[in-house]
This record gives sequence, C-alpha cells and structure tokens, in this order.
Amino acid sequence: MVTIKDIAKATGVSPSTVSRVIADNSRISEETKAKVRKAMEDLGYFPNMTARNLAVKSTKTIGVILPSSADKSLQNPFFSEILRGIGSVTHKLQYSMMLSSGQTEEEIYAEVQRIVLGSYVDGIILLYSRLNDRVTQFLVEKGFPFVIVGKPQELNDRITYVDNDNIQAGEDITSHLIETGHNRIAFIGGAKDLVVTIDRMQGYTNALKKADIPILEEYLIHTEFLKSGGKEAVEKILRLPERPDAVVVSDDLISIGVIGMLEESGLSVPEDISLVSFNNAYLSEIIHPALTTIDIQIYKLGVESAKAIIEKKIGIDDPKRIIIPHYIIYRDSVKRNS
Amino acid sequence: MVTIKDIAKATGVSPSTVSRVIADNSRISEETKAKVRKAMEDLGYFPNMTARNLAVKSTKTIGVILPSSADKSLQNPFFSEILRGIGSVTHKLQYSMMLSSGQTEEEIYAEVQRIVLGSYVDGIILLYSRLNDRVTQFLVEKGFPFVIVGKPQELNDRITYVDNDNIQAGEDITSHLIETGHNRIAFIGGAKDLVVTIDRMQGYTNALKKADIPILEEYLIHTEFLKSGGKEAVEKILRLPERPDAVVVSDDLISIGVIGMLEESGLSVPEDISLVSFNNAYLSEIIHPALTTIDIQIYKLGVESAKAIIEKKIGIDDPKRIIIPHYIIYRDSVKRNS
DNA sequence: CTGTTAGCGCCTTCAG
DNA sequence: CTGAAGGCGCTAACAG
Repeated sequence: MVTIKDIAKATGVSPSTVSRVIADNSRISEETKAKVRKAMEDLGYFPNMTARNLAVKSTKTIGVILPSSADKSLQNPFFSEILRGIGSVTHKLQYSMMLSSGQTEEEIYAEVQRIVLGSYVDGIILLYSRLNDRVTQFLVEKGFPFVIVGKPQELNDRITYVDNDNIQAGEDITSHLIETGHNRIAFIGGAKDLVVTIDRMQGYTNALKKADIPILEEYLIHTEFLKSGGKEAVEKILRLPERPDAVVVSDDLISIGVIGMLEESGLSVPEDISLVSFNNAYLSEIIHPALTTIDIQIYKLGVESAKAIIEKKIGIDDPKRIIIPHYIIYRDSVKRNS
Repeated sequence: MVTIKDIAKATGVSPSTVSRVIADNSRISEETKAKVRKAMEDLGYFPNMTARNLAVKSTKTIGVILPSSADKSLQNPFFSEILRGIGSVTHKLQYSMMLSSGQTEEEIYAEVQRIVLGSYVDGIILLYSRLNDRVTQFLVEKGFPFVIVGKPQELNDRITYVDNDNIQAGEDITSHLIETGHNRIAFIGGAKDLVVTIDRMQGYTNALKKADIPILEEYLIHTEFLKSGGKEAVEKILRLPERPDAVVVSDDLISIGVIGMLEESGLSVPEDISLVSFNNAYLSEIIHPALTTIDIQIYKLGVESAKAIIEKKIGIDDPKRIIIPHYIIYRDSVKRNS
C-alpha cells in the first residue's frame, strides 16, 4: 500500500505537506501541489480512509436500519426505492451507506449499538417506527444524530423525521372515491400497529365524515400482506348485504393481493368495485388494471432523510418535521359512478 | 469517549492487557479478565472499530454493489431479498455491509474504486454482471476479493460466482409446459444483454429442440420491464396466425405486466394462454392467477455469496462456481391441455 | 501471565 | 509556505 509517506519521499516534501495537498490547503504553493499530485498519480496513491477517520473522528458514513427482516414487508419495493434515494445523496456527497438489520427487534437493537458505539457511522436513518422502540430511545439518550422515515409515535418533539401527510393523503384519495360517486367504501390496511396504516385510515374516516357517510365497522379490515388468511376476510366483506362499491387499500403491494382475491370471487376492478391505494410503486403501473394511487414520492423521502442527517442541520436541539407532498395518480382502477 | 487507556488506568493494568481481554486471550488470568470486564461495564467502554481496523488492516465490512440505479430493475424485489440473505450472514459473523451504487456505470466504477482503494471494505459482492465490465476488470487486476452473483461472461476461470443453473431452469420450466400439452410456446425476456435472460432463453430453446418443436423467431420477444412500449410487442405476438398457447417469461415482475397486457387484449391466463416464469417473488404468490414459477432461492444466493467472500475460501487462485439449486413451484398459471 | 514499545496512516498544532 | 512532533485508539511483537 502506498502511503502519504511514500509520496512525501518521492517528492522530497514532508508528509504533512502531502496531507495539506490532499485537503487542498490554501497555503501550499500551486507548484508543490502540482508536484505532489503528480506523484500521487504516478504512484497510484489513494488515501486510507480508516486512518483518516481515526484522525478526524468521523466516518462519513451513515447507517440505514431496516425493519426486522422477519417482516415480510421487506419485500415491499418501498425499500429499494428509498435506498435509491438515500444512495443518491450519500453518493453525491461522498458518503457511504451502511445497511443493517436483524431478524428480531433484539438483534436490531444490538446492531445499532454495535455501529454507533463502535463509531461505524456518523448518523442513522431509521426505516421504521414502532411504538415504544428501544432503538429510538437509545439514540435520543445517546444524543446520537438520527432521523426517522415515517412518523415517530413518541418523543415527537425531540426527534427529526421525514414523512408524508398520510392523514391528508387518506382523505384525498377517499374523497376522490366519493366524488366519483361511491358511497359504500371499505378500507383494507396492513398491520394495524403501523402509524402509516393508522394515519391513512384516519384520513379515510375523515373523508367519510365530511361527506356524512356513516363509518361501518364491518368495512374496516386489517391484514398482513394478504395471503390465504386475508382471503377469507375479503370474501367476507364482499358478502355483506351492503357490499362495498369501492375500497381504499393502504399499500400497492396489498392491492395486488386484493385484486387477485376479488377476481377469484368473481368481481372485477373497477367494473364491480373500485380500488385506490398508496405508494405508486412501479407495480401499480404495470398491473391490470393500472392503479389509481397516491404517489408519496418514496425516492424523495430517501433523499430528504439523507440530507437531513448529513447536512447535520439537525441537532438534538432543533428537531425538524419534513413533510413530503403527495399527489394522486389517476389511472384505471376507479369507475365513475356519475 | 472512554478508551482502552481509561479502563487500563481504572483497573491498574496496562492497555495491552485490556486489549487482550477484549480478544479473550487465553493467557490472561480469569481474575484480571473479570476485573477488567467489570471496569468496561462500569465505564461504558466500547471498542472503537476505526482504530481497531487501522491496527489490524481489516474492516470486517463487505461492499455490495447494486446495478446502476437508473435501471428500473432495481425495483425488482430480487434485490431486497438478496440483501436479506447477505445481511443474515454479515450479521451473524459480526460483519457490516456497505451498500453502494451509482446512476451510471461510470459512477459505479468510481464508487468501487473509492471503497476498495480507500480500504473501506474487505471484499465485494457484485449484484450484476455486465459484458466487458470495468469494475470486474479492476477487481481482478487489483487482486481484490470479490464474488459475482450471476454468471460472469468473461474471465470465467478467474472469478468466483454464485448463480443458478439458469439454462437448466429454463429447460425445466419449458418442458413442464410441453408436458402439459403446449406446443406453441413463446418467450418473453428482459434486457437481452443480461446473461440471466440469455441463459433462460437458451434453456427454453433446448427444451423445444428436445421435443422437436420448431423455434420461431416471432415467438421471441425482448423488452425492458414492459410498459407502453412492450405492450405493442405483446399484442403483436398475439395476433400472429399461430398464436402461442403458452409463454415463458423470464421474471415474475415482468409476468405481472404481461398478464395485465394479455387481459387487456382479452385473453386470460391460463384459460387462453398459459404462463410460467422465474424467481418466485412474493408477488407471484398473491397475484391472480398465482404463478407457476421457478424458485431460484434468492435468499440463499445472498447467503452463499456472503459466505464466499467472508470465509475467504476464495483466493484469486481458486475461483469457485457455486450453483444454487432451483425447483418448480406449481401454481395456477398453467392449463393442462391433455 | 503482564508490561513496554512500536507502529497502523493520516491530521494538526506549533514552530519557523 | 513548509517541517517536526505528537496523537487518534487499538494491536502486536518483544521482553520479562
């Protein structure tokens, strides 16, 4: 390995001068800079980041924590997309991104400890937010820079997060259904302890209330990513005397399953029942029917969260709420019941 | 920050002793070990990995390189799944995983340079394999440990890779179609410069040949993840005088689009046309109809690739080929034409 | 079994 | 504008 000393020797200057050239220090003459740089080029020098990190006490890498990998939700394209967003800014700013996860909450906690206490990273992005989360707690106690993608359910005033206005989004999309002439609207959501599900459902009920449409308990269904289990639930809802004429589904990926089940039950979307959902994953565009859905700008969520920790605008002192706008993408899963 | 010195001072031993305790060196008395450990506990000591890495010249982190993020293919759940696999072993072995990518090949190349020359990682996993790839070339020249997930198209004998036998897989699934009474079988593949596409198509033609079924040029269609563009292509193929009675699609995600387009064209799967594909993504299970597909064990691909670089069984000297078995998952997208 | 001495490669005062 | 010296926190011979 060629070090700073080697190139110092080669150019006849001192190591500190070389170091200064690397930092492009202004009080080094242009000629020595040129000379040194040439040597670096010739000898194929490349700064050793580990050494540098040790000296400056910073790693220029940020840790990204995924939800427990036991969770099927990891299959959601949401994650690839947000990683893309994060990656775009880490890349541009010459940062690195360390991915980490675990099978259980316990493991994740251990991981986070390992990477922050071990000084692996300068900051952390949490890609989940659970109630009563030890990780979050650990991070705030430690005063370690971090941001949550999604809405934290506690310590709200002490942590920075980037999220969509999911309540509003839920209301918007539900209103769209109402405006297009639907009035028996069901809601199908993912795990009911996820804030995002709760918020979107909240928006859904808000919209119904505003339109004076009664909220029916039987119209609210929660399922993990629906497979066999969820199937019956959907079938049940469809056999109600007042069968819904529309359904808002809390996630595009779930929509795929729902559409499949509806078809099996002999109903087609949107002819027999309209459907709208959230995320605007690539999927929602290629499936049939193409989904009318809320684009939550996942990529941007990633970008903004990365910017937030890197640009360290955040101190534990001034937590921020960054809200990414959403908008409706109109496609073919809604029927106009004039 | 509490260092090794602090706890040395606190316990009245030397720093090296503390270091040995950390390494659980056998020639340290149990009592001093206990004493030291207690101090570590009390003072909240945690080893600084950057320092350690510098000293031992190893980072215990492996770099994972994604394909260019411009590529829509990143949306493919394949990546989440393989990251899960890799993560499971890095985690277990107390390694870290550094994710990196770029918008263009150029950027990726720069990234790889940065992380290997900067000594960020001990090894690299390439999640793509392109013809005439500078990155691959750089890595072999440098003699840097790396493994490719997928089949390299050159330097075959000098690099380690983990892959499925995609040719065989293609043959297997196509044969299944033939056995179930189909004989006008089309092939729809992704980008035609991807080895995986090529291999699967190769298997497809092999199967046809063995069954003495002629290979029709019009039955071969290539498209990126199909959207508007691919649509016409599929419609075209369906209007042929000899319309296919089955289609082999090179990826589950593409299948979703294909099924959608078939439906729009008034054809339903599998009644009018059978469909099989590859990967067995979560999607293929929830979509309607559920897909008969090849399970390539993505998770395992990840696990094995991670094991390969970490356990450094690989030297530039003895490259390995690790083949992960595949098997057919029979579901509802194939009609039995007895 | 434990302490001493040198680094790992780079950065940063402090002098000049 | 540049050198010398010391240190970041930890490990690794080399002595005892």
